[in-house]
Amino acid sequence: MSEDKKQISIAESKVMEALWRAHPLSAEDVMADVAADQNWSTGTVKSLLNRLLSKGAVSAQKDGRRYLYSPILSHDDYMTREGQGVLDRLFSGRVSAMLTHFSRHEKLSGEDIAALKKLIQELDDDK
Amino acid sequence: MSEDKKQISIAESKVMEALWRAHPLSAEDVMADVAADQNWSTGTVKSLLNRLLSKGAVSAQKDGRRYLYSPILSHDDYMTREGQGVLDRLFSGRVSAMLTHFSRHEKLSGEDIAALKKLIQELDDDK
DNA sequence: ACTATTCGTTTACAAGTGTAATCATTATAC
DNA sequence: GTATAATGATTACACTTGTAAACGAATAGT
Repeated sequence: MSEDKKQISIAESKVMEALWRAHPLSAEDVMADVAADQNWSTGTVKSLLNRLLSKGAVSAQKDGRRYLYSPILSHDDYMTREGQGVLDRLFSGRVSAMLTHFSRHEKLSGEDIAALKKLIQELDDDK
Repeated sequence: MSEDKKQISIAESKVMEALWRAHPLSAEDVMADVAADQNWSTGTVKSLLNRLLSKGAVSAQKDGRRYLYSPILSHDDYMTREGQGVLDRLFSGRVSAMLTHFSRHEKLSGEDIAALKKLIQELDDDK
């Protein structure tokens, strides 16, 4: 697999989100999906799609007059890349530091805590 | 306190790191601190410090011929701002999703797991 | 006092980003 | 078949970022 290390910008990531939710999508589909959050014109979405194409993050297949786009970069890979960077930059790469931070700022929901417990359970079981 | 929402870039954050570790620091001190990771010229550090000044993230006090810089934006505030953004962008704001991700990718160290357990302990006690 | 050194300030410049407007092409509706 | 609508491609443009060089003022050594 080709290691495209090209950076995905924030605006671009919004488009990726749409494509991760469902694909393939036409530019118009992406517009529709994204419209709730971003007040973009169609031109903007097209530009972003083209930049993502050059970056090798999405593929396009012709469908008559238009194109249908699909993600090449997976959501998981994206999370790994970005997440690692942020973790390193903000918390010296330590998940515990990050977690402590969020906990201290009351950003942990009931769901989070439940997930936490389940996770520990699994880790203990695995061992 | 004035809510400066100005974005801190990655390069700028390296300078902030130095100032969080110790302050006040002269530009040269920052250079020294940062030299291990970044191969920057003095001009670069000066530029970054000035941008941070305009963004209101650091303060400068005159010390004879030169300036000594101190952080205004706290490390904790920075982590909160950036961390929240990333959390939202990458994991729909859900700490559990982030945690699951890192766990699945074996990014959890022994230290992380210990911290996790301790955290749950505390949360249970608090309730 | 004159000069070399040390800082800070100003200016630079290419690449990347956010956000489109405009142009070109093609299909569609009379 | 010609005007119109839909779609993609090209171009634009200001702002940010990374990375400095150049310029200028102050200071310190001689």
